[in-house]
Amino acid sequence: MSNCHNHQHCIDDALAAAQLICEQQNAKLTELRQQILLLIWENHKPLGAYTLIDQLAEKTQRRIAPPTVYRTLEFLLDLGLIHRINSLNAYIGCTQPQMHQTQSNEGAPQQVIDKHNYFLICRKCHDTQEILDTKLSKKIEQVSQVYKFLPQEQWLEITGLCEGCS
Amino acid sequence: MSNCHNHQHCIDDALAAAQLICEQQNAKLTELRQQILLLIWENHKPLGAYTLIDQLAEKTQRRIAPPTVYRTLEFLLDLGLIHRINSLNAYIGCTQPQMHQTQSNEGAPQQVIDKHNYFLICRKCHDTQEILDTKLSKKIEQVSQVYKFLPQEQWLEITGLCEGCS
DNA sequence: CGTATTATGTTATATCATAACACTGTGTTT
DNA sequence: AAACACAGTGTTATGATATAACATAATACG
Repeated sequence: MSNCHNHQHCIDDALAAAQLICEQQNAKLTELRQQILLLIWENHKPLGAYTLIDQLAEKTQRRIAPPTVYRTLEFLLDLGLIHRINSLNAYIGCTQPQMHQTQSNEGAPQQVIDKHNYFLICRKCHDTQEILDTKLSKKIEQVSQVYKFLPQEQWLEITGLCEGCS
Repeated sequence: MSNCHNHQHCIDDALAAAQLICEQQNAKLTELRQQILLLIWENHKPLGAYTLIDQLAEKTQRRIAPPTVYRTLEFLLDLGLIHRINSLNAYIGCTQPQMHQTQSNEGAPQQVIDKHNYFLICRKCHDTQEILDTKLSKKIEQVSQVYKFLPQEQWLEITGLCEGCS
C-alpha cells in the first residue's frame, strides 16, 4: 500500500486491465474469477489460497472448496494477472499484466515466454512491491546465457525491510 | 552433475567445508547432520524433506520423523551449508558455503546478513546450478536501493532448460 | 556429581495443493 | 428443439509439506 495513494484506483485499474486482457486472450472473466481477483487486490498484499477461501466465504456467504480456488488462481496466473510468491506460498496482483502476457501468435510455434516475478517483500509490514527493471532483467538474461541456460520463468524474491520499517 | 566431473570429490569437499565451518561457528556437526548433508550431496540435486527421510531410512534402517529432518535442515540452512529452492520445496547443497556465512562478530550488534540464493533449475533433467555472480548481486543491491529497501535474504530461481536439454 | 543446555525422539496436527469424478451451463451442430 | 462438445464449477478424498508441543537422551560445564 506504501506507494499506492489511491487504493480504489489500483483496484479499478487492475479489474479493467483484467477485462481487457481476457477479451484479448479470448478467456472468460467469470464472476468467481473476478471475485478472487478483486479480493487479491483489495488486500493488496500476498494472500494464501485458504485465506482467499475464508474471505470469499465472509463476503459472499458461500464457501468454495480448495480445488476451486486453485483452479481460479491458475487461470489468473496463466494470464499474468497475478503472481505467486514462492517464499510465502501466497498470491498477489500483478501491477503490469500487459508485460506478463504470453504472445500467442496464432499457429506460430508455441513460443515459450520467459515470465518474470521480481518482488521486494517486507518482513515487518508484509508490503510487497513488484520490481520492474529492464536492466535487471537484461543482467539476469546475460548471466543465464553465460551458463548456456534457456530461461522460461524467473522468480526473484528479496525479503528484508521496506523504507517505512527500516 | 553437469559440471562436476568428479562427483566423489564434490562430496568430500562439501563435507570437509562443513566440518571447518562448524568448528569456526562453534556448532556441532553431529552424525545425523552429517548423514543428511551427505545424502543431499550424493543426490546432487534438489531433494524434498520426505525424500531425505526415505533415503535415510533405506541407508541406515532408521526412520526419523519429520520434525527431526526439518530441524536438521534448519541447522544446515543457518550455517549456509545448504539452500532451499522455494519453487520446488526442496533443498540442495551449497557450493560456496564460505560465501554464505553469518559473520558473528562476537558481541557486535547482531549483523543481519543478506543471504543470496541464486539458481538455474532445469525443468527436464532437474540439474540445478548455483549462480555466483558478483555483478548480478551488485545489480540487485542497486535496485533494492532505488526502492529504499534493506535486503536480508534473496532468492533468484530461474527455471528453464540447461545446455544439455535445450 | 548435579545441573543446564543442546540434540533428538514422538505424537499429533496445521498448512498447502491436487486427483478423480460429478454436475451444470453455454454454445454449436444437426 | 434434441444431441453433443466443452468449459467452468462442485464435491470428496487424499497427498505433500511443515510445525507445535512435549518427552527423552546426550553433552557440556560449574
